[in-house]
Amino acid sequence: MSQDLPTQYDPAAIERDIYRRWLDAGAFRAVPDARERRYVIMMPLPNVTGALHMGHAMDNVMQDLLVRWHRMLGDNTLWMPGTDHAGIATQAVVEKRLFELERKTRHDLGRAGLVRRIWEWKEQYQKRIVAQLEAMGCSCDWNRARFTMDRVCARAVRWTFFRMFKDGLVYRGSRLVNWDCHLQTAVADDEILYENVQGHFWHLRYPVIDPAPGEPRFVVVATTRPETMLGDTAVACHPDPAAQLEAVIAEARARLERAPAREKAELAAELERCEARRETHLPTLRQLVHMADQGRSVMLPLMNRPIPLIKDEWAKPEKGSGCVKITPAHDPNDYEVFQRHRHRIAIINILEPDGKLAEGVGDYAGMGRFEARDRVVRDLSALGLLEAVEDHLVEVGHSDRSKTPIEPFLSRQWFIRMGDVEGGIVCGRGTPRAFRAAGLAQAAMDAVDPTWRSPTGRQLTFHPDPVRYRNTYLNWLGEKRDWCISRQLWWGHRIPVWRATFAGPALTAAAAALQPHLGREDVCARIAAGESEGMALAAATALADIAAAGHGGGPVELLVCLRDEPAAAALGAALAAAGFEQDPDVLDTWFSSSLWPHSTLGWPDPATAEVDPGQAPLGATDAGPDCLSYYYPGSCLVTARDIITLWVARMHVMGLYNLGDLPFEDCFIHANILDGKGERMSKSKGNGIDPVDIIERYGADAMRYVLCEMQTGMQDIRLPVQAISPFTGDLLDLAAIQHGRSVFTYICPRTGREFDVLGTMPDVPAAKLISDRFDVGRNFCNKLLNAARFVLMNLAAAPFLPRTVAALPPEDCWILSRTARAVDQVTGGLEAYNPAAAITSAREFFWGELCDWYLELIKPRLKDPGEAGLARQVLAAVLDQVLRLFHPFTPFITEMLWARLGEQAPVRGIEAPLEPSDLLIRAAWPARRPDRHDPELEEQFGFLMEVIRAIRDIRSKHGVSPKAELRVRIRADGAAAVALRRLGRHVEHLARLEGMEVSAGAARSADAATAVVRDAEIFVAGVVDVAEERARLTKQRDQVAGRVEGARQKLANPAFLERARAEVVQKERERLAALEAELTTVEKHLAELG
RNA sequence: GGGCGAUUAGCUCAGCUGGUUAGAGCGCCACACUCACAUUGUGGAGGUCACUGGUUCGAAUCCAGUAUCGCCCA
Repeated sequence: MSQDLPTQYDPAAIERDIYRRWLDAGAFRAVPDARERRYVIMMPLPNVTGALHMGHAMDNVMQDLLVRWHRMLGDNTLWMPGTDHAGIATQAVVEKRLFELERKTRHDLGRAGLVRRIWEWKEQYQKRIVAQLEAMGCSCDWNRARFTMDRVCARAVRWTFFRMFKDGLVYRGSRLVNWDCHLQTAVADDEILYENVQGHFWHLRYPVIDPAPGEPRFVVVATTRPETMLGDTAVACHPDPAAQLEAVIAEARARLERAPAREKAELAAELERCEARRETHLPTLRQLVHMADQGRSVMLPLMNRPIPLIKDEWAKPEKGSGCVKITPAHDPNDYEVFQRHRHRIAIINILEPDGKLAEGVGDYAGMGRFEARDRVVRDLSALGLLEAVEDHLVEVGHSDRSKTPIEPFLSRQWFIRMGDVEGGIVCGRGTPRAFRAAGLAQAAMDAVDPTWRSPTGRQLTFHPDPVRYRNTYLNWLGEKRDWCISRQLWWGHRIPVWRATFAGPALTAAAAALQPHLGREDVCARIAAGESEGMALAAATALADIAAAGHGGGPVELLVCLRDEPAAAALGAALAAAGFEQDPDVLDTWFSSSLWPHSTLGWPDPATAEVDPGQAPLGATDAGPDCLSYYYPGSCLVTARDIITLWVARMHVMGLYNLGDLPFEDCFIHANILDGKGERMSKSKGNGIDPVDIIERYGADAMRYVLCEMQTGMQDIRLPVQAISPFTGDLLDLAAIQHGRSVFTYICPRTGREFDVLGTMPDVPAAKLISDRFDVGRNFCNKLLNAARFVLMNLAAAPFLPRTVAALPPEDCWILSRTARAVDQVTGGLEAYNPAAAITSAREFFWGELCDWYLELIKPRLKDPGEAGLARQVLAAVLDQVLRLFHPFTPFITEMLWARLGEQAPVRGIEAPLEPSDLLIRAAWPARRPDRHDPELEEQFGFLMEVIRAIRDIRSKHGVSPKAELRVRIRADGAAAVALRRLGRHVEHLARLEGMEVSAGAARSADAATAVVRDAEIFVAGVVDVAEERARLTKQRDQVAGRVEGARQKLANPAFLERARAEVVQKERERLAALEAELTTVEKHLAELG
């Protein structure tokens, strides 16, 4: 019975059991069946680098919210969980630990050894992540959990790579990449953090070769990285320096004119400087253009290598000397210059992968890059070729992983061709949905075009702001930049290509060895085309192709891609014997995660997907179709906006390419969680909260409640962070207390002792981080518990009898009307991807209407044996709806109360019994009931509440005890009188009245305070404090008078009467009339007070 | 440098296509524990809607500019 419900909610006591109950019932499991309506969410796979923080909690709570809601709607619902191997991030973490704890590098362990260590790490963190998700109540189908490197996903990766290789969409080419010299790998653009570093601008002199009389003897170039001069292959000047300079001057003038006063001085100086260059620099630049036209060269110092003077618009006549050195292998801009002039200038790589200088740069070979920098400067200085050194703030890219400076580095990498391809590409080859697209990026761009539909009629929409995020998505894809997919790592999917370079007889022998396999469908061989020509890999489908490629006698590179493990097993050894080696690189993590929406479902063939022991099969069963055809395409992706380009776009590329359809139709972008200072929360910054710490203190439902309430639109959310002092247990606001020895330690103010928020310092006690914002959620749960407790205490055995709503007492009709509206609002909020609106409506209904009013209204009935039965029936039905409405938001407590309600009132409803369910998680979502809306009754209750509040206000203002019973007369006629006569007993009860008299002619007694509510006058007898009463009425008079004045002014404005819409004017007139009447009444009462 | 966004009560945030008195929760003040709930209830105080212009009969809302902050891209 309910008496054993405590008055304080203790989440820890029930959460584990409830979760267990859901698992035992198989409530999270998704199995394809005959249902047409299905709902599929693929979890944005957390990576195994570390534990989850509040940002992940938000992401997963949003998903669980949608999933639980759709499950209740009756959809066949799949929420696919899993984790990401996160290539570079994980390897970096494990390597770092290896070095810290054992002083070993990856080379000490070897490839297999390191990979084994990373697997151990992965197992450990995956367990922790799963435990975190379970604690939050996530109802994902654990029986289908995947990992990006498991066998099911690995097969999809290989098949995709193979297909792209065969379609000519992957290539291997030389490109300038962002090189991490420490980890010795290329890193993606978004793995770089830019930092301003105090550096220098060195001005170098390059001697002109054979200067004619009157020509400059030196060309001066400036650089922040002088060591790169060793790889210079040209010096550029602008092709038309005069015109360019004038253009810059014109723009500077325009800027100066519209600049605010305090910036004018600076801009004027800048303009003056540019203008002066007409005299100081332009003549020389003109000469240099002429010299470039003649094909003249300068001598690169230290290397003594002549390099050409070229014309290119990259040179800025308004800056420095107006000339720029060109180092194509070590600067992205210079690389572009090289591509424009590749027939004239060379490209020289001066770095080794570890950042040391390469052979071929003379004495500098083998030096570290920074050591070489010093030496180059010293040597140039000794030669008198260093013209000047300036201090300069330089923006240096640092690797997000190793925190070391990134070098632009020329290396051979694998790429996916994102741009349009001549003849187009085939998406969804081999499926009924196959279609042609211009190229991979274009296919994904089409997906958000409002006029485009996939072959099954789908398109991608972002929520809650479709336009803003569509633009983000399009801007990124629109560049159609080729995607560098190789990483020089050991942890990841190794590129399934065996390659070797042969010439002459060796080529013939290799070709002969390959010959028997060339016709196989799981083998694809290609011949690398000339490097400088770009990156195409020519098809090698027959011996003759290879022979033709080797015809010139030069070396030929052969590449053989093997589609899957059986092919590798059959052929790997043969290839090795023939001199081939497997490419050592692994694929970018995003390659495998972009396949996630279909790789997890068993693509390319669910029937043969090798799931882990005990997992649900992916192939077709007697009960239903295979998972891939049933659950793909999915429904919704839930993520934060920084993932749109990284992942959403790539998932569309891959989904369209492999399957000819979108991975999902809706993309719900939720807010990021920031700390109290507005900084993005992350564990490594020391401001990250572990959701499990919140759950321990407040409960999972409280956390979920607050997260849902915070998710409003697109606004990022500030969550002020407090530490629990390990010494006193006090809550300490991190923004307000002092740091200790490091930024991760703080001083406890009461004890003066230091604690640590990362939990990594062995000698300093660790503090848990929490946020008192979650009080709100805990309070809510407690209120829900107590409201249910009250209901259950009064339910006895609640009988069910079929009733007509019209025959119920007004308060019952009212709460049923409000319930129907709450169902509409909550459902609407969820449909609009606005969880805050949904949960706020639910709360306002539950707390503000059900608890504050309805439960109070029916207390007398519950004590009356004659009336109790009906009241109990309505109460049970309303609580039933409340629990259903809150379940997706706060699943644990609602499930617990559902069981209690079921014990006492197994059959619930008004006209007919509601659909029963043993578990709330499987109960039906409340149906919309427009037939129960009763606007007139709601209006009457609104008036009733105002009257009661007015009486309570008088009580409070006059210091009348809440216990004292009052005598009240109300002067009212018309609608107000009708409402008061209908609902009078409630006024008496809730305002604690001894008696209430309603009439059109009711008179004020001498000792009465008065209140005016709309057109009713309320006289509360027995209140004699004239001064208090005058103050109260004066305040009301001033308020109403202000409003009257505003309305009068508005209506006195001829323009308003003329131009505003007629109904707006009419409404304003009515409003003024009502306000004037109210004002008159209030003034009359004031006058009566004397 | 380019693009996107934000700025509303002490704090955290709502406020749809311009139109009653700009709302909520927390915090604050007063009162109230024989009442399902003090993790509660009742009442209250608190805002020139960042700033400057403009459009409009009417602007928190639309437009332009300024300031501050954030994100993405280069």
